[in-house]
Parts: sequence; structure tokens; C-alpha cells
Amino acid sequence: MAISKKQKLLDAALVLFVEQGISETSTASITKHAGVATGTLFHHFANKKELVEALYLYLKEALVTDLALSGAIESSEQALVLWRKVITWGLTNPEKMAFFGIYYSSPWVDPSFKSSVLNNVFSFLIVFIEKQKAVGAFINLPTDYIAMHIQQSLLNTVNYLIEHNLNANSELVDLSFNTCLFGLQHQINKKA
Amino acid sequence: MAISKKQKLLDAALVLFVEQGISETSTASITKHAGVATGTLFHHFANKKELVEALYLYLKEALVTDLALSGAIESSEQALVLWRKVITWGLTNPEKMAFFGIYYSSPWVDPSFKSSVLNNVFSFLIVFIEKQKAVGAFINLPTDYIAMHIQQSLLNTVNYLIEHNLNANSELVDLSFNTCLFGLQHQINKKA
DNA sequence: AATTAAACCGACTAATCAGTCGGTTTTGTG
DNA sequence: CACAAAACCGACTGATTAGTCGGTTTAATT
Repeated sequence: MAISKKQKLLDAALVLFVEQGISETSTASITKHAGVATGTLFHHFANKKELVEALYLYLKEALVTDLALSGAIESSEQALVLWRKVITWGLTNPEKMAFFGIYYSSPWVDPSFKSSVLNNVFSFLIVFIEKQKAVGAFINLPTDYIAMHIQQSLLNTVNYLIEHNLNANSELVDLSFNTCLFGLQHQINKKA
Repeated sequence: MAISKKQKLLDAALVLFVEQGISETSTASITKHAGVATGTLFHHFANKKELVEALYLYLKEALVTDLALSGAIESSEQALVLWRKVITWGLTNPEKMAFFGIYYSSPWVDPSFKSSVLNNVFSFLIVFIEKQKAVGAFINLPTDYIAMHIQQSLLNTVNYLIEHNLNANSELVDLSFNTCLFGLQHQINKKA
């Protein structure tokens, strides 16, 4: 079956949002790029805000599916594997990754939703952090602060790689992981 | 002398931009909040984009002035002092700090300008990073990557403190500094 | 006091916006 | 095939937008 018009609208919206910004993209231009009538957009989505939210949910779904997460993270080695996976995904799907960035810092998300975002996408990450904290491997910073820190480092790294035309094999990938992880482990070093 | 209308426009724009977003704030509402006619805005600023840029430059100036930077950073101790200073400034000027955040990830900045931003505001930081790298104290990541990492950590920390009603005396301030710094120093630990 | 320039005003405009609606086509079902 | 429901269409609307412009006030200079 061909791509549904609803999907075409989401695809067009993603490209245009990343290119020009969410507020700067008119619903008319989305329908035009999707090859669809304006009425069709509002048939599938009650208003522009719901389109934006639907796009976010669709991309979150895509991320989780593509990462094919199998169970919890138990060790730093597994965390590194995941780090590489996310970065590879980001380089393969630059628009999708970029959307997460602009969406989080846009007036299209209400703040209450913002805080729940991390827990949803990276729930396995939360578990890992708390386990590390429990055994004293991680510094005693709030879990949500650490989660934010890790997520931001991932976004930064992907953005940097894209901006400098680097690929997932760049040594920067593992170095950035170490910078992130060792920083969180520094209590161990301090004890020595 | 009373506050000039130009300044009133900048002040009103800052509050509204942070509250609702830049694109979501109309020039009409800015003039209304500033208690000024619409024509006055376009007398002082050729268009909305120039107002946004002028606001950014004004805030950058305010930050540099308020921090009262005296010479280069030579040691980690001095870096910590600066870290605390910036966070205190961010908590004292939450709108100004928030504006930097939304401005960087908005379609109102052209990408070329984006990369030059760091070098302008935190030029002293660049010098510090390169000195640390030169003596082997910092991991061999690109200087601009490290600068981005530090700046983002600062923004994250201030945002977190504001969101959780914490002040500049929170232990989180120094812990976040350590997380940032020790992560960048981890090569030393690896050699051991 | 006379002159000039800059600051300021606000009604106005052309363009653009999100969203509507009455009608048409497509699709699924008995 | 008959029928209904859902998908789809695009001209249209009322609201809002950035920016204009001709005229007025204010400030500085001589």
C-alpha cells in the first residue's frame, strides 16, 4: 500500500519544521509539500498543535523501535553500546534527531509534558542511573539532572558530528561517552 | 534620565520572548507592553529580526559587564569561581539566561552567527581549554566541542536550579562543576 | 526665537495565518 | 449493487501579522 496522506503530512511537517522552525511553518506549506489539500490536514489533526504532538509521538516511537532495546542496561559497556546506537541513529535520521532538539525548547510543549518526556523515552536510562547511584558508582546528583545531562550530551554530540561532517566511526563518539560517564563517576576518583 | 523608549522596547521584548517564544510574540504586543507606538519600534529597529539581534547583543554585553571578568583563567579553582559566578548571574537574571537558551535554538539566528557566538562571549573559556589541552590536562576533544559542552552544562544547571526552586548555594552547583570538569580530565585517570 | 533633525505617533495596508465548510470521491461492508 | 462512513478537496473567512507613512511633538543648536 502506498504511503497514507496522514503519513505524508507528518513527513512533510518534519522536514519543514527542522528547516524553518515549527511556528515559522504554515499549515498551508505543509499540505503543499505533502501534495494534499488543506482540509485533509485538519481532517487528520484537529489543529496545528495536535499535528506537532502527533509528530513527536511518531518520532519517539520510531526511535524506540529502531534502537530495538533489549532489556535493562547493567554495565558501562552496555551503556557504551547504547551510546553508539543512539548516535548512529541520530546520524542516520538527522531530521528526526533535530526535531527532538527544537521541540524540547519550543513553546509548543507545555512544561508539565516536558518533564515526563525523558522518563518515557529513556526509561531504561533512569533505571541504569539509579542502579549506579545505589552502588555508589555515580555521584549523588538528582537522577533527573543526570538524565538531562546525558540526553543533552547525546544531542550535542550528534549535532557536532553533523555540523563537522563526521560519521559514527569518529573517535569523538567514544570520547564524548567517556567525558559524560567519567564526569558522573568522579566521586570514585576523589576518594583515591 | 528616564528609561529610553528603545530600552523599554528591549525590556518588554525580553519578557515576552521568554514567556511565549520569539516568533509567537507580535511586534504589536511588544509596543503595547512597552507603552509605545508601533511606529517607534520600527524607528529604532529596521525590522523584528534586528530587534531580536539587538536584544541578544545587549544581553551579551550585560553578561560580560556583570561578570566583571578580570583576565584569563589559569586554574581549576578560578574556573570554579567563574562557574559559580555564571550560575549566580543566571539565577539573578532568569529571563536573560532563558533568552540565550531559546535564541540559540531558534530560527532567528543564522548558523554562521551561531558558531561565532561562543568565541565572543566566552573567549576566556577558549583560552583556558586550549591551555589545559596543551599541558595534557584535558582530553583531546575539539576545543569548540568542549566549549559547547561546558556552555550547555551551565545552561542545564541554571534551568534545573530554577525549575526546582534551588538557589546558588545548592550543593548541585559545585557537583555539576565537578561532573563537567572531571569528565574532561578523564585521560589522567585512565593512565593510572 | 528660528530652524532643523530626530523621536514619536497610530491609523492603515497587503500579506499571511489557522481553521471552516459544503460538496465530492474513495473505501469498506452486507 | 446499495449504502454509509470515512477520506478528501479547495475556495473561503475572520483574525493577526510585520511593516508603512504622513503628520506631530520634542530636543538640540545657533
